[in-house]
Amino acid sequence: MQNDRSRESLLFLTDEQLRQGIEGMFFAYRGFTADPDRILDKYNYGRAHHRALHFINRVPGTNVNNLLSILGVTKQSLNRVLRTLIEHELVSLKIGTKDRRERHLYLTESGKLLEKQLSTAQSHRMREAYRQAGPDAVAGFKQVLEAMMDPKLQVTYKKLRVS
Amino acid sequence: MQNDRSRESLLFLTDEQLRQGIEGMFFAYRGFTADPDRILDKYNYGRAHHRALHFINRVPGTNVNNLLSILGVTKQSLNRVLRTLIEHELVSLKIGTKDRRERHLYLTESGKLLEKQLSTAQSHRMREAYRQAGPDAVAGFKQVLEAMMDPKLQVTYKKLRVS
DNA sequence: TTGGAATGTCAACAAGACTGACGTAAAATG
DNA sequence: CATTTTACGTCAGTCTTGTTGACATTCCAA
Repeated sequence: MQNDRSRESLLFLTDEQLRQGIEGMFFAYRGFTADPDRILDKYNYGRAHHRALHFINRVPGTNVNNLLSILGVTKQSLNRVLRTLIEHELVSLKIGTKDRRERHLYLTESGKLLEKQLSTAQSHRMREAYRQAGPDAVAGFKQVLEAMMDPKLQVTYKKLRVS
Repeated sequence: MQNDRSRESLLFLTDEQLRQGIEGMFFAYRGFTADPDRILDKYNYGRAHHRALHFINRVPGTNVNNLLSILGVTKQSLNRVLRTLIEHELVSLKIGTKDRRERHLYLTESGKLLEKQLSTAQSHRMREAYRQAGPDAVAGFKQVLEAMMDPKLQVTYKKLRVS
């Protein structure tokens, strides 16, 4: 006779379970982006600007190529976003000292302010979700997320963790 | 002196933990959509088509308004997508018998085929991630996802579960 | 019968992704 | 020293997916 444990092991990979995971990701991602989106709207920025601000804040002094590999877009696409952020003085450029072809990116004071505003809004929802679910659920959440990434992005993700 | 448990409780809401969650969602969502995207590309469809196919399959006979509330886009946006799917005979319309203004949506046989192809690809990655992380992690994953949704979408999500 | 709801359609537009081509500057290499 | 490669920028054009606004049709319900 089966115990609860083995029954769970057999059931947790059913199509229904997988479908719930898929729909969960879809609906949760909407929630995940909703709060920053509202703030971005006010300044006429989009998610692309948010992502750039986030990772420039995360890796100050990164060059454009490194940022491209994190974001997974083309340089033309990123360039459009960076240009407006630099024009609006949220991001500043420093030409590399060792390799002067490289542009190193930094947030200005106002860039840091907006980034803080966005990450605070996003973290607030994340914190509430974490609090509701509890530490064990959060550990599981992260495990599944990490396992779902492309191997290359998994490496990128882990590098950010230790840097 | 603190034990591991209480230290964990204090640590799991740190800024660093929240940031990891944010970046995890970002990178995982890329993985989540990568496989279906490759298939969609071959047929010149996009994610919007995938989402429509997914939820029409999930709720056969749904009307347009219901689909709109699930997808969270405007009817004009959905209409464009539906038009191409109907033209290509992946989706069929049935005018409502009770209320003839309503159009009920169904997948045709070829629609079901494409949907199956897409969901198989997406489920495959999800299954692997679930398998790697294990049942407890999966339970936590779902708890956090659900807590991250907007309340209205949480209701929508749960309705899909029982329907 | 009139009002409102559900749907469709047309037009215009914007963000954000893409490709391709070309230019410039500078490092690296032969 | 000359050439190639790298890093970056820019211009032009396209696509998908989202938006608003305006208007027509159909038909249920008060």
